[in-house]
Amino acid sequence: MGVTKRFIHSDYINQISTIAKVFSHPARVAILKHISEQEQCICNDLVDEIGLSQATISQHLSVIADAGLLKGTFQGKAKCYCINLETFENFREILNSFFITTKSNCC
Amino acid sequence: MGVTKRFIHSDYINQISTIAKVFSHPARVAILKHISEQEQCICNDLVDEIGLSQATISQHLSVIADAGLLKGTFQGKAKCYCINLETFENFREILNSFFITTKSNCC
DNA sequence: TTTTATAATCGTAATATTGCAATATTACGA
DNA sequence: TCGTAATATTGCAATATTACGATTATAAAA
Repeated sequence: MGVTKRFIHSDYINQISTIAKVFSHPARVAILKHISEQEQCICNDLVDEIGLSQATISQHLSVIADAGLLKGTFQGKAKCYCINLETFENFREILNSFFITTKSNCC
Repeated sequence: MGVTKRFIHSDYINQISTIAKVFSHPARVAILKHISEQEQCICNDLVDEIGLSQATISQHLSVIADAGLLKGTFQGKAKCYCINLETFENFREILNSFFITTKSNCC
């Protein structure tokens, strides 16, 4: 057990949960918020700002990146992580439409 | 380790992640979708419809309910779970405003 | 080339989550 | 009250997630 049974659900249902999962950890929300507020951002900034180890921040960043939410421009030693606004906006619309189409018919 | 360090984040950040967590499992998304499509809904319907055991469905339901997303009208043995639209709409607005206020300044 | 700074990866420990069988509880009807 | 149907809870096994120290990889600077 302990394995989420994704195969019993539709692609749409799985997509919603996959998107939500990215935002289900406060560190990842904080990382996105911080990146969005900076002109540019390297991982070390995040370590100081958020208060988790470099390894942990890096792990969370890769989760966010794997979801397609980051564009990384390598600038020498440092790295400029930027939010992929196309994907981000896409996620917003998908979640928002899920909320809007979910109504209550009883009570 | 293994414990999410919530205390290092702001209430706002934690709120976003807490809301997202409810939707981060496909079974919970499926439950909400199914409830929204029915005139009324008892747990047994969900077991047949979703394909998880009664115990598992009941657990997911309590996660959704704990978040404030359900209004349960007990009708004798059976139970009519309904979506709490006030909370649901509130969650939609909170998430949507998070997305809207998160911009990209570089790249 | 060596050093230095930065970020990714590895390995591991701890906790959380998922799922289900078994059992308990609840509420109704006979 | 007894039996039954519906849902909740408990206990447990398996897997996932979180976090971090240590190590590695990479690229600029000395």
